[in-house]
Amino acid sequence: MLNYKIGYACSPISLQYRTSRSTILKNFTEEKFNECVNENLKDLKSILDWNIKNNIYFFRISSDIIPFGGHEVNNIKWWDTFKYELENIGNFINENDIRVSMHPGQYTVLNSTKESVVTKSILDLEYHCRFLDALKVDYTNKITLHLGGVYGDKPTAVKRFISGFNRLSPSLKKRLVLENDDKSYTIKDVIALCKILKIPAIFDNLHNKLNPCDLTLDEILSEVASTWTENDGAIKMHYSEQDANKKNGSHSKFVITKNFIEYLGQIHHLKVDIMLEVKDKELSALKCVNILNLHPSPSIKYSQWAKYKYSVMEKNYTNYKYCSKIVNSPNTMINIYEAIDQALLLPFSQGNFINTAEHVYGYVKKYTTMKEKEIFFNLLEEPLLNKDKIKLVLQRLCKKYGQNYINESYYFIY
DNA sequence: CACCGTCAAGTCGCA
DNA sequence: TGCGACTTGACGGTG
Repeated sequence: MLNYKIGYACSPISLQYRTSRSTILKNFTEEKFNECVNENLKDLKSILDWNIKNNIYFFRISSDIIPFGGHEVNNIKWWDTFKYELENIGNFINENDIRVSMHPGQYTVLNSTKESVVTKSILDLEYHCRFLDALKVDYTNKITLHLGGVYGDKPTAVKRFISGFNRLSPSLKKRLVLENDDKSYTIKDVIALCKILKIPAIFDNLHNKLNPCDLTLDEILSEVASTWTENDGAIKMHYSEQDANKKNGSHSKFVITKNFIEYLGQIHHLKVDIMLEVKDKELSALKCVNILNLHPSPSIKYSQWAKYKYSVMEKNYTNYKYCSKIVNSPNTMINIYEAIDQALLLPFSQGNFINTAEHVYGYVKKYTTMKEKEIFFNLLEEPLLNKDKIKLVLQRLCKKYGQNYINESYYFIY
């Protein structure tokens, strides 16, 4: 089971680190820019640090790490200014066998019919490449891109992509990988083009569900695998699930254990690194790492349950009691996560919400002022209407009065 | 300090 | 032809 590195994208939700400090274009100055980059890089290092302490060895670096990195207003040689910091981070990545990636957004379109768009897209792609090059990380560290638009004529659009690709630097050509998208280009389209360009294909399971092709999953997997060479490193895939309450394509809040295990069963014969695309970022990454760990230390069960317990209690007290029981019996981490998932997916329950809010309030009760108490209990009169506000108030109180057991739990996240 | 409009950017569907 | 949706967090101006 050590086949897999599990990763998440860009912005952890439970850590105070941010790598996307920026300005609006009209306020762009060298001084402000350097300040942002300096802080962003510091936080990137802190994130990677946290990741390896939690057995997470795969991470997508945000395109925002360098503000206006590929923009024409930016003529600052940041790779010189921050040479030391960048190499320091790169060393850390290399020494710890971390894999990183980057993923330019929907506005980077290499196959546009407009030359100005293509030019800007190349600048943006070269920026991403320059960043990874500046870290001095090898060519297993990739830049993921979608094919772009169709413009009513897919074959011609694909040909334009090839022309665009031929204009890229040698280093970028070695880093670029193509991913199927949810609307236009299926994994079959991507594989066909990847074979022509001799670059790897990234398979995204949710995009494939929304934008399917006539290949079976086994055919897809073997074709995708064939696009990855020794120099590219392990196959990379994107894993996400549909948020059942939102419209097609919306990523779920968290990885559902049962679904993830089913997915693992389908790809078990391949060596794959999995980039999770879910809202709860590093928390699901940690969850998947624990799911894959056949010999977890016993303390993991307790520490994970401690984080989730109030979120479970808030949904259903019976589920809470059940989880508490199985944590203390010879159940696996997977059994526990499945029980937690089941609870988290339940709808809002007024009685359970109030009980849990009062339970958590108990932690700060003896410190709160009269006014704080009044605000809390007033809001609690209308739980459904005020649920977000109530938790915000509790979060502030727990922070103010140093209730770290609650602060470090996921109660304010799920 | 809370709130909210706007943001650098491209395609596509629809009126 | 032009506009909203898509999707995203955060900047920065307002009250």
